[in-house]
Amino acid sequence: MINRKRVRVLKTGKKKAGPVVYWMSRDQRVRDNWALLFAQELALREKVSLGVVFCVAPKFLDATMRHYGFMLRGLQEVEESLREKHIPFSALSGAAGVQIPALVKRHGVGTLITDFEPLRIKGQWKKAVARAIDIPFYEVDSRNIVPCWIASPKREYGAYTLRPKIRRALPEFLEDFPTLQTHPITWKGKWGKINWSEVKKTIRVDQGISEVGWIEPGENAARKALREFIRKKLSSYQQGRNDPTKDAQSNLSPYLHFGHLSAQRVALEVTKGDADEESREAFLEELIVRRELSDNFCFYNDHYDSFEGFPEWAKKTLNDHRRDPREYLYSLEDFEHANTHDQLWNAAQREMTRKGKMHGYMRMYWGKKLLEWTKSPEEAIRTALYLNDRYELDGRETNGYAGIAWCIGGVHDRAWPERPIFGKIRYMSYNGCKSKFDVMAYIKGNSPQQGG
DNA sequence: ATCGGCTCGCGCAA
DNA sequence: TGCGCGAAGCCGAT
Repeated sequence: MINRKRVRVLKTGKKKAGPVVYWMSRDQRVRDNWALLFAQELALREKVSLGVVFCVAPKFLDATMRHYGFMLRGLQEVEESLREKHIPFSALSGAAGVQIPALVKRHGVGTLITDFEPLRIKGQWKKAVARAIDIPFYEVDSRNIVPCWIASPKREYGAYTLRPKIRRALPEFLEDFPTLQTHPITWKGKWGKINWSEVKKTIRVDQGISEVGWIEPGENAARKALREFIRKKLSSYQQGRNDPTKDAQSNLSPYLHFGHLSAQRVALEVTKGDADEESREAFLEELIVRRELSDNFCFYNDHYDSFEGFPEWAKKTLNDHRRDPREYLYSLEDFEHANTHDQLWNAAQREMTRKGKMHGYMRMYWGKKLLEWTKSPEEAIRTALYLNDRYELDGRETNGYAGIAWCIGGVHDRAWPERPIFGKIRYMSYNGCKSKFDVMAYIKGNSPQQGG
């Protein structure tokens, strides 16, 4: 039986005799998915059929065709994998708050399950759905190893306050996944085949930002990338992870963002392996503590993407320096087209727009400079969010919001010596980068001539 | 190359 | 109430 601490009631409702449906949204995979496993557990207990549905929104924040293309190809794989398990899958187009209740009514659904996500839009969708239905409605935390609401009951101050709580809870939650069974009860009634090209037509996003070629979407590709990372790169992770000229990071974040890969699966495989101990520890710290801290930040902070969400000391010090003169000021277009005086920053921006994934260390430098070169912290956040959500495959995610808040607003950080514009927010410099890695090599690798 | 000081506030020990 | 210490740093002194 699946640990009930992973499950929360969104609506008590009144159980009906009908099938169980899992409304998939954040965790777009068939294997290692606690929400799907929970849905099947309930369906088997009630001896009813099981279906999965995804609602494709016409647009989502600043997402482009780059993201929709990646997502839709992943969902086609989900459809195939579910078919093998005799579980029907449906992709609806439009507003989840309308489409999901309509589906519940159409099929006489008995119980509805969804996966956990703390961001505002999913929160609104959940509310609308809960209002419109009268059956039990549950959410399952399929993203975090320790369920977000169990790990901590409040907004954590830093990694060091969450870390011991996670550590204490891991023996209970870092467990093997049961296998999804071929579902023994056949779905009755009509459940039409998905016409993917029709689904594509309902999308209203920027078609100009194209898909990227270096990464393949889907669960199978994700598993393969995980195996490769563990075999070839993990042992040098500790040494090389903060050097953007080395290929030492996992590049798994797009998979983790779209849910093609479960962080718990990654943790299990990394723990099992015999890679260098220090590297494993460093990687697991990022994968578990830092990642789950991001969900904690967004879950317990309505202002996760604005100035109001910063800690008091940071708001005060940024306010004290609002009127400081800025030596460089750039427009959104300057930033977007990598037209600043700083070739290192421009290289990072180009890495983002071309590849859909900037190196982790450069993301910090990139964010710090947005604070330095815009006229207010608010404009810095707006710019950072727009670019991050528009270009990064792993954008529109709690990690991104927490990361930007760390750069600009001192979230999960401490005060540092006061200086212009930044106040007591941690500063980062070109010279600092120069002392840590080969800046020129990174610039060369992302030069304007280098192309896509 | 390495070191100390810079600085805030949480959590825990007492 | 005091104390230790924290995601990735910077800077100047040695």
